Amino acid sequence: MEEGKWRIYLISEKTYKDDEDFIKMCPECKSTELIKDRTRGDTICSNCGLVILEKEIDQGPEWRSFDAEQEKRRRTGSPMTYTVHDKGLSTMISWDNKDSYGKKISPKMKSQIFRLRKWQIRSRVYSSIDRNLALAMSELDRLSSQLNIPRSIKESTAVLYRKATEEKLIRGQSIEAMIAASLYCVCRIRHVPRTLDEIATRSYVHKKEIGRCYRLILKKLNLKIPLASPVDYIARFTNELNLSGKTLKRANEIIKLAKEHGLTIGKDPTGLAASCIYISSILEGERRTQREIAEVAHVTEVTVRNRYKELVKELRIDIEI
DNA sequence: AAGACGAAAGTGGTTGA
DNA sequence: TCAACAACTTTCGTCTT
Repeated sequence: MEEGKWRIYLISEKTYKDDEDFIKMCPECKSTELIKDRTRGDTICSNCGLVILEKEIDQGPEWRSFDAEQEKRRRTGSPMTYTVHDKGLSTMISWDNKDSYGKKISPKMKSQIFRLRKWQIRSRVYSSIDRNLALAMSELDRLSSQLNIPRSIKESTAVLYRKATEEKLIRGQSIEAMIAASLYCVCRIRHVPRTLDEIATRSYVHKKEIGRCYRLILKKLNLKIPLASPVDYIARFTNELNLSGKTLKRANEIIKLAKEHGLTIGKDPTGLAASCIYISSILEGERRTQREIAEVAHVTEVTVRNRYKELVKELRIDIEI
């Protein structure tokens, strides 16, 4: 990202947690026209292009107690997380009779450790469910780091996968496919635009398989998932193309207009987003080539072309090439 | 030379009998 | 289950800047 074009405004974690929606106005130019980039969880001012970061910067355990529930939290140990199969709470007892310094332990300790080991094996950590979860979580880790998935999405995916496990949906399905499908579900629900294609290319399983699992989860868990909207993609693509907030805003206006004219029905949302950005980039004097835009949107130039021709014609946008 | 354009044939997914 | 179908892709020759 270029210096000067994108300025960044950090909001402290505390302020953010007090009221999630407190950012209503740009802290610099006082404009209220803010656009959410849900990919990264940032807010961008469409007037001056200021990026208002809402991300937690420090993810370590540094909490203060505000109520009884939080009082229980201590500043020791790692935070509890759903992305580790045992929520990060378990302790492993190793097989060799050595202490943590590598010294041999006394015979008395030995018998005690022996008993502990027995219980560890009997405990859930070794059950098939947890072996499954452990595998699933490492796959989730791999996928989400490749796709730049925010931590909160990863956590939600882990929760969803657990739910799916409880509902006995996993049996007969591959773990990889189910994890990919859960991830896709959460991305859709949270408006974090990741296409099924993007997930599929980084997964070991075929797109078809993931799609099947996705539908299975939807059906069995009764999830309501909003339709993929081009709006979700526009923020992400303009960002990747280093376009200004003005262009982003213009593109959003175009897509809104297109929706009102019924031009969006049955069309690929990524292609639509791409064409809106193309038009908007020309109008705002930050032209990008069809190829550049097609590339970030994962569609072909032809699709960008067809969509944009259609939009220009139907919406009567004056555009000089 | 790069970008834009459009035609034509091919592909994968949905729909409806 | 199969064919029809719309949207999208691939490919390629031509035009424009």
